[in-house]
Amino acid sequence: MDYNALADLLFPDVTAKPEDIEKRFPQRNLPEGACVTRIGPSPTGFVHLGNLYNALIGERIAHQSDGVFYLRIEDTDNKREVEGAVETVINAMNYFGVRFDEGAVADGDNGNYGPYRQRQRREIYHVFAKQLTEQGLAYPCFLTAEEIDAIREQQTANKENPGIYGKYAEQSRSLTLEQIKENIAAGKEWVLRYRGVETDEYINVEDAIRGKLEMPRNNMDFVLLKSDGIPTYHFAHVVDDHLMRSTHVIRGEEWLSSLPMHVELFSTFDWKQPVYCHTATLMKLEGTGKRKLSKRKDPELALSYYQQEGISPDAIWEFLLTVLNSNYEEWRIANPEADYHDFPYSLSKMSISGALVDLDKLRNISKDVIGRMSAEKIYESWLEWCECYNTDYAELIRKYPERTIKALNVGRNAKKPRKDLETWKQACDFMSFYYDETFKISDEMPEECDSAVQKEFFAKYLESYCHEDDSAAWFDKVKAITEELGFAVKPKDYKNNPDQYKGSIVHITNMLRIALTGHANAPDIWEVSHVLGEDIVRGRISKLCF
RNA sequence: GGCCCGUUGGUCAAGAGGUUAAGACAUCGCCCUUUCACGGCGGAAUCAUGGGUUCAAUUCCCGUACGGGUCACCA
Repeated sequence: MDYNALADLLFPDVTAKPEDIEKRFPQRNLPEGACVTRIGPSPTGFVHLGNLYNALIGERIAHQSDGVFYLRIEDTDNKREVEGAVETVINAMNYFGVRFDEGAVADGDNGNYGPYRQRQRREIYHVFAKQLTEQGLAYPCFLTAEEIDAIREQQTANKENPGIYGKYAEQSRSLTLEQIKENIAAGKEWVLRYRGVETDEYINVEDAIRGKLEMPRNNMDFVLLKSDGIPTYHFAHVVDDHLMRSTHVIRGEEWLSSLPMHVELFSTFDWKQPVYCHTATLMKLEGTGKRKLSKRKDPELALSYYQQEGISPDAIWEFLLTVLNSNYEEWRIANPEADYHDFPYSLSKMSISGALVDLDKLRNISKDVIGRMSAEKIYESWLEWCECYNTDYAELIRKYPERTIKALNVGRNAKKPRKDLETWKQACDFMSFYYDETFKISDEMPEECDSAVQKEFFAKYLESYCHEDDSAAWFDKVKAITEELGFAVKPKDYKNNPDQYKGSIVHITNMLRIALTGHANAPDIWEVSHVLGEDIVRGRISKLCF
């Protein structure tokens, strides 16, 4: 077989040589040890937590080492492509604070190693496909889907491994140049297959996360180019990550089993293999077991879920960081004020087994993250969220910016600051009593305080109320009324002699708290009163006086 | 089914051939306290399993079970 003639037949338009392409994508000029990483999402329109998880690892190791982090759109399957999906990916990553140094942008490319959309790199792949053909390492295969099915059935019946390899590839491999010409002339579709070797060798790969991996060497005649001339993932991955000079390939463990094909290609091209980092699958608890997060069943897999819930991107980062590097939490405790970007992320500290997405923990982290923000920053982020997901509320807090910021500061300046806010959605709920527009009494008054007590207390409270009182003076007055009404000022007195009192100051303050906030559980009454202002305080109390 | 990966409390996990097997979330109890939250203290709770190797194994090796992944012209 004249392989050069075959190559010319298959790739008549390809004139460039591999060396030309190499020149177009020179070695990057980066400091020693700099990592070049990427994410390669498919534009399916669905961005999930796993995408972000892998993006975060790539972003960290690239930027920690003064390297490059880029976005490559892996759109080799046009059947799955969804309109506008590239924008969806870019927006989602942007929302969660993942910054790319180069790669695909909404209306084109940014960087010197593009195009960054695989379908636009067709000519590049063809140069290398032609090279393999010339070397006799790739050949056209005219097998139809039906024929391949038949082969697989036979293999299954014989308990052999399915696929095109060895003797099952013989029919296609042994086609003569003439036959190939005839087939093409007859308009038969073909794919380009890699000529695998029959072998029982093993390969060893050092995975940065999982350590030493031992796998059988590839023996399959896997597809390099599909019948539309677009490469498969395997071929595109190898060519792109070589030319774009990726140093680390971070991807989910579902790629582990195709690793031998990739290793095979890197070695036949004699290209330097990147460091592989295969991450664990994100899991979910169900019943008594764990299972993979599923797109259909689990809303928390979609990144949009976190946006809708109003969980801040920072909280997601910190949560993912705790899942990714187990020493993150200790670092955070030791450095409570530090920016999480300062955490020294390490691949070798990554967990190998599937991590469960624990929403409780996420909320807890979110609470701390919001706790660390300034009131102004909270206001800004919360408002931004409301503009998208709760426009009524957005209007409300835009109407009362000063009161809202004061309210956000309630109890936060003490040594042990309150952490009331978990998510922006929950914030709308929690903060609602600060506005007459959303205020409502939702808890029952304590049963120790019947309506006569209520009337009397509120009347006396109003009468003695002086908005300028400091916290201590204010509480003295409350105590005085408590005593007048026959309630114990010290809760312990009531506890010890329940017959001598109608109740204790606990019941009185709860009643007051409910009157002002609608809830038995709320922040400090005096502080809240001073956020609301005298008019609102008097207004809410006087409604309960008759 | 073949191949591959994994298995430490409810969850995330640290860990080393000899440890009282860290820590965090959740949970329970107590303290603080005008409620709640915050905070503090404490409790309960873990090395899948069977064989080896070894003076000693949860840690190393082999098998089993269980979970996961993958076996496409999908990524």
